[in-house]
Amino acid sequence: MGVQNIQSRITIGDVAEALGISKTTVSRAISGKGRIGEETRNRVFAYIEENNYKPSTIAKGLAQSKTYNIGWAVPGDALMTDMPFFQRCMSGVGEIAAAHDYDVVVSMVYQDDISQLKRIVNNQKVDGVILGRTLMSDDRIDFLKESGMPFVVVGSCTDPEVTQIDNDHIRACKELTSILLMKDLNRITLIAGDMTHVVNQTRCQGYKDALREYNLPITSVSLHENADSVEEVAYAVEEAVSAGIECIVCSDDRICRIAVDKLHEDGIRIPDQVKVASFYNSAMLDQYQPPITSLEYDPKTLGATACKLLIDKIEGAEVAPKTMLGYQVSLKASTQVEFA
Amino acid sequence: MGVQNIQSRITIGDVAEALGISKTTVSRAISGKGRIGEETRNRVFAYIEENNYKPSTIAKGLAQSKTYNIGWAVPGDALMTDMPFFQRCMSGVGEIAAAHDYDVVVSMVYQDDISQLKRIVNNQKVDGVILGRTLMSDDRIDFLKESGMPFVVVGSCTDPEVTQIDNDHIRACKELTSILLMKDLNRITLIAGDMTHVVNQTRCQGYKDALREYNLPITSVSLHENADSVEEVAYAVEEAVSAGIECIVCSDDRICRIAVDKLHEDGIRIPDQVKVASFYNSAMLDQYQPPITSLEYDPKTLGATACKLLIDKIEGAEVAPKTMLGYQVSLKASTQVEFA
DNA sequence: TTGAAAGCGCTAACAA
DNA sequence: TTGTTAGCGCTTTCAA
Repeated sequence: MGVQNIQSRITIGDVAEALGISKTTVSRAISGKGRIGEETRNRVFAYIEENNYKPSTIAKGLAQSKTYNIGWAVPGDALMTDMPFFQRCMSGVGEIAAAHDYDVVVSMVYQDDISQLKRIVNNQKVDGVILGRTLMSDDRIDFLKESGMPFVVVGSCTDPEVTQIDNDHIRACKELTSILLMKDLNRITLIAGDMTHVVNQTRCQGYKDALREYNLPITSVSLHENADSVEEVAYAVEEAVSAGIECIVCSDDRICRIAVDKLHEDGIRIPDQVKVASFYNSAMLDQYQPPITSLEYDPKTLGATACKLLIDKIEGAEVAPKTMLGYQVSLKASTQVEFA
Repeated sequence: MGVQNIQSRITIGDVAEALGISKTTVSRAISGKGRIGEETRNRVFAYIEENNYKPSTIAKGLAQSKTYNIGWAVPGDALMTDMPFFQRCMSGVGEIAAAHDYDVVVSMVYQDDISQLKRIVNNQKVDGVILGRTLMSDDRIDFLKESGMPFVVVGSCTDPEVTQIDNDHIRACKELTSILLMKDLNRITLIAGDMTHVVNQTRCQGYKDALREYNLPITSVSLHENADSVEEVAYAVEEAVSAGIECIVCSDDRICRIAVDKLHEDGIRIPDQVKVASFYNSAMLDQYQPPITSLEYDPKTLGATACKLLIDKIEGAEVAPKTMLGYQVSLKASTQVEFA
């Protein structure tokens, strides 16, 4: 009993021989495909259980031209900046994958170096790929389309042929912005990150939509794009403050954290002097005082959904081109408006 | 030319036939094993290049009983708290793995649920496993030993049979502590995290060694173990301050960040009123003012080394039971002592 | 309901 | 230096 030592693996042939039946029958019993007698099946199961037989995924793979692996291609830098998100997302992926007997092969993609992704695709190490964080112009998507490898993206992209799973950022951001505008916080600004990331595009879109509905102009004051570095964010904050902005919205919590730190540093009180909100909250902001108004998503469900859809695709099913997941608006003290 | 579509794969047989030679010869040309004529090899390479032939890793795997995958078993929660470390470590693993034609299958281990690890081992999805962060009593190690699967651990453990790759925490922590004591910071305290983690044990050990050398007693004031939550760390800081401690040392930067935040909150100035140092610095503390004295390790090299050793082991080589990597002491403003 | 046999694409003796 | 021949452990027709 217990753990089977790696060297002494029992094969389907051994099982067949021991039971005096054919390999085919054993195979059928295990896979559940094809008819098989109740009693035979039970005998097989009993023996397998007893002798701790584990099918060889490699052999099965060769016979079916499958690896039972899925690739998870994350941008290497995202793991540094956007950690909690990808981590939770991946945990959703792993859970669903395991439930369907797949494993997850990671491949980090650095900038535009997609050699690791090419490796796992060309070497047929995976049956499909999940792409994390889409770019406006994404080499990975082009490569995967050309390769014929099934894939889905976590995030959005403009290509309608690509299976996408995303939270509804446009609606979410529009809603949060509208709420702020409803509070009469018209002197508002958005500090957004790298605009080559689709997610920042969509977040800005939602923000702009809300402003437009309130007939507010989009100016260089109300929207600060590509604020990537600490310095740029700090500068944007400074500018906003001196322009008499009432509310600073950040496209993600990394930016928000920098902004809040900067405000603290400059002795500007939240929300008394300036309100602050974020379009995405991981756990990064949890310990901040005051608590920050933000949008909340569920990265784990996102990953799980992406994985499920990919597996469906791998197994030949038709899947919806675009799956939208929800969000939550979480209003906190950072945007509290005092009554005059 | 360009990318080969996934469905229409060329096999070694096709190459052989097209070239009028045997599969064996093609195999030899590709693998580089066995003698082969210069000219034949060139012809094979040319054809392969031209027709974009990619060997099937699955078939190769079956023939050699190998997967060319290595497992990377990280504690799921570590990814949340200790992100930058594992991320960089993994990036080292991935790089070396790719260089040796292996890929990385991740399996998250939650608490003592090692089912994901069991999956990849039992289903033979990997040829070996790298374990991240060892525990004092680690189910994963027991399981892997019993399974016969080659593995190495990133970190230390007491079992001499286990291949370990670690930074020399004991020496590092002893050295940093000694430097602090040399500065006459005798009223010192260490706030350490979860003591079921071997790394915290070793860090404490180094700290204690230094204190012992200076004939300083280890008391409940000089050492605070298992400070896991924000509350516990904050409490430890409070206690230290009211006990008139001059220097707070933290076992890692997560704890350090909480400690520094707490000190800020209470209006206690660093380093004027209290010095602060950390036994590990990821990038978490980089934006803090003042800069924090800390130990610095190189997680990427750690991961790369672990991966190289594992591959050596997989390929049958003898490897050193324990590989120690270096560290750097980085003295910053947070422990600056004013001259009276 | 079960089995025989071929085959997935590659490697590795053993021969030539 | 090259080729022949068996496998690796499983799936999958096709027959029985």
